[in-house]
Amino acid sequence: MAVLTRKQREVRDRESRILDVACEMLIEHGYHGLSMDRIAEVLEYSKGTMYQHFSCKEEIILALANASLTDRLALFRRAAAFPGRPRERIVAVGVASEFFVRLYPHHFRLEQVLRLSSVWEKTSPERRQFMHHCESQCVGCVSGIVRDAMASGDLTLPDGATPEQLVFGLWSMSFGAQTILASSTSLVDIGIGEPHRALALNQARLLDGYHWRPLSTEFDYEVTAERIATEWSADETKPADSQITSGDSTKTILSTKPTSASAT
Amino acid sequence: MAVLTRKQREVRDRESRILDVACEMLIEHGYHGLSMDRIAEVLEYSKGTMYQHFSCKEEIILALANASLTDRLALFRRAAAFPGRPRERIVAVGVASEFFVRLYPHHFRLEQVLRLSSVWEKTSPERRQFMHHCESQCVGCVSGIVRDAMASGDLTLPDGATPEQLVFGLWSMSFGAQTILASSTSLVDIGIGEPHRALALNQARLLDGYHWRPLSTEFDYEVTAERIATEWSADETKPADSQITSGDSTKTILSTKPTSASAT
DNA sequence: TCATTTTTTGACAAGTCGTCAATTTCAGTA
DNA sequence: TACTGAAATTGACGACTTGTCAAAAAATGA
Repeated sequence: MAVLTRKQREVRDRESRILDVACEMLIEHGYHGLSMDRIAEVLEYSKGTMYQHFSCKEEIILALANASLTDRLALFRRAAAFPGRPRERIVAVGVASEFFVRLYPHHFRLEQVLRLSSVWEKTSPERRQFMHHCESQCVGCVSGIVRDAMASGDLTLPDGATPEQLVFGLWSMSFGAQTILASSTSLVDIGIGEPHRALALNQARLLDGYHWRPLSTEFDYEVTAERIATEWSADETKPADSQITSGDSTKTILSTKPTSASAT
Repeated sequence: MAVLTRKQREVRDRESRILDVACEMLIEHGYHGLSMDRIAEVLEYSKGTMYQHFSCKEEIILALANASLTDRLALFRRAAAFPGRPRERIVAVGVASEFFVRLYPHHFRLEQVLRLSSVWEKTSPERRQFMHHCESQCVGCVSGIVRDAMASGDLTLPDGATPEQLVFGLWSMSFGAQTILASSTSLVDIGIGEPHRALALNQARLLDGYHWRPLSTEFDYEVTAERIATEWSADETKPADSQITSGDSTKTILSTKPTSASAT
């Protein structure tokens, strides 16, 4: 038994196969379409074996979410390390966010399910904590940029305001927009043609409202965003890969700049 | 049979009782705690009778959401009619939003469930359309204020930007904040102490970013907000009523300014 | 009073999730 | 190679869903 016995490797592989199948089911048939029986059937194992990996259905969902969140954190960290003025780094985070959505088109649906208290409560403390960890690390990542901006004099927060408050503004706007986007078919009817652009624009306006220099009226951040996007896209070995996450495409993004995301 | 037979009235009453019980169950035990059998049991009717009112569980949830949304629209309309400069009217909408959250603390949990495609798809087109109606009316209500501001010269949108885009910014930020708030227990850990204030502040900053005059640095909108809040609170006959919606408290808010919300 | 229509009922089918005793497979030893 | 004790796997099972529908009960009208 060098490091892992054959058996252990087998179990490990099975776990990831369970997640793959579960992910596909969730994407294809939504929350109600995810059934332990059906996963077992597809993988040709008995249901009992499934429960040896995950104590309940909800654990699978949280495991899937945690997988995406790990990658998001990596993307955010990479963005935060972007060389440039703080506000450009924030733009990089925005690009990271967009990348994330493209990499995991299903993520927000997962998170939506998870935020239902009756689902959340069934999950294990360990996995819950890991999710919180990712979340607060992401916030910390961005608030770090805010602090840098304050240190360099680009930004002065009003009395009583904290960097985290500003980050909460970006976060809630982004989260809200993505959730609405993922679940609403008829935004166009309402008059919102390009929601993604609208989001980016509104984020910029929010920062302008905080007088974060250089303002979006003084500097063309769309150019920056595009530059970052092309730069990052070039890193991907297979840019035209299937949109639906298949474990591999994840690795391509991640491997470009390994950031130790040790946790839990 | 003057207008409604006794029987018809009886059925009508039962429908609202079903909704009452369902609402309580949802608040108390979450989505999974809502069961048709249990509703029937509580009301001492058979399950079959439940299905004569609502074709499925999801319809009940959507009916509950539509009830809240009707009231929200009324609140928004009232806010939009606030006498003052457009940006003050936007502040009034913000206050309306807060009122709404206080009146229906459970609403965002409902909406979260509804936005799950697998739930949404089971609902009837009629109710779906009604919800869309409320949604677009709310957006229209606010974008109307934006247009007024443009007409009066208080606001000039950048090229290519539409009033709806701005509204989308407010909407997504508010929706995101409320959803995060309703589902996350540990925002304080992350560093966001007063999320409600943070939301209001960020909304103001967003509008500042659009240069919507008077800016929040030139005019104290918090005073305006407080004035509106006290004014509205005074209208309520029973301000210290139970927070949990019980049909009655709704009416008190609504009756202050009847706005015909005909639809479907 | 009785026939017709409407409403109500609850047993039922089909589907969940999670458990656990019994079986099979595996790993180390003689 | 044969055997034995530990570990993994199985699938029938209980308890719970939702939604249906023939039959029973109630309401209506003549």
